[in-house]
Amino acid sequence: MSETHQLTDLQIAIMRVLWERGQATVAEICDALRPDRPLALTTVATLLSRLEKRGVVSHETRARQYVYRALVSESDVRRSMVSELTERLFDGDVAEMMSHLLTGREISPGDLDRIKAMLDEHAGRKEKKAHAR
Amino acid sequence: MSETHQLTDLQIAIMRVLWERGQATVAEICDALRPDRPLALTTVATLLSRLEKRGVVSHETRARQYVYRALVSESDVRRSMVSELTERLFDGDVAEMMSHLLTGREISPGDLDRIKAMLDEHAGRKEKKAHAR
DNA sequence: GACGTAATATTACAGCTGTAGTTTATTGGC
DNA sequence: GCCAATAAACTACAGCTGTAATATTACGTC
Repeated sequence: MSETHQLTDLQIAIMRVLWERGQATVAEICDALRPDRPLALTTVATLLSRLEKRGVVSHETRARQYVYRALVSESDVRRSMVSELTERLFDGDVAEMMSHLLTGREISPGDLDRIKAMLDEHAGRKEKKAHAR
Repeated sequence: MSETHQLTDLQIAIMRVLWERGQATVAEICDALRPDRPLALTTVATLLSRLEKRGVVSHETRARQYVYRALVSESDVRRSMVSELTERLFDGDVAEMMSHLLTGREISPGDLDRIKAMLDEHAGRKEKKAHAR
């Protein structure tokens, strides 16, 4: 697995619908997108064909309508895209990226706690693995 | 301040030269890039003009050569791009982004410590600020 | 002052994305 | 079996990026 999946904003918006619903027709996706971005049905259809050509989604025909579903998970995409950006901006240094996230922005104390908890959990997993060996 | 600066891989590579050196001629940039990406002088020149049109770099003429320098800092670009990606992928939830960074990947114990230290420092700053009020 | 040289400016083009109109095919109803 | 409706396929186009060839300009030298 798996060539890196770099998706644009609009592509992600479409994928998000598929991720949420599991599957959807062109019309359904179009409707789901409408509040934010009113697009013509054909526009959405074009986008989906292109995504299909890239192996990101697939469709099956049901009641003479295409029903699309995602072939890559949200995690996959997150992983590829974050990874790619970390590479580009921080030479792949994850800690550097995290530092940036911490310093550049106001993070609420609640978030800080959440992060700390995750960190501890992560450290815990690491240790357990080491002991198991 | 400042429209978000989304730069591509190559554009960042060029900017990196400018960030490192402060300023550089087309030829210098071309040379700096060559090991990784051998590009024609005109290619680099084209890229630079386009970046200039976007307000990302500027030039002055010196000894009838253009000397370019960056108009946006590496921090600016990092901030815009990370911010944009966090928005796209995690609905702007920074903690979620950090969680992803922690869980998805093997982080060395050293990095883990570095991150923890940063976190503490961050918390410390927050607290001090709160007390100062 | 003509010429070669070196630098920039102009032009070109293909591939991707967002956007959608137009054409074609399928099918359910009468 | 024909027709209207609907869905998908095809075509189109502009803007951005990577890539570079060609054209123009300006300068220093003889």
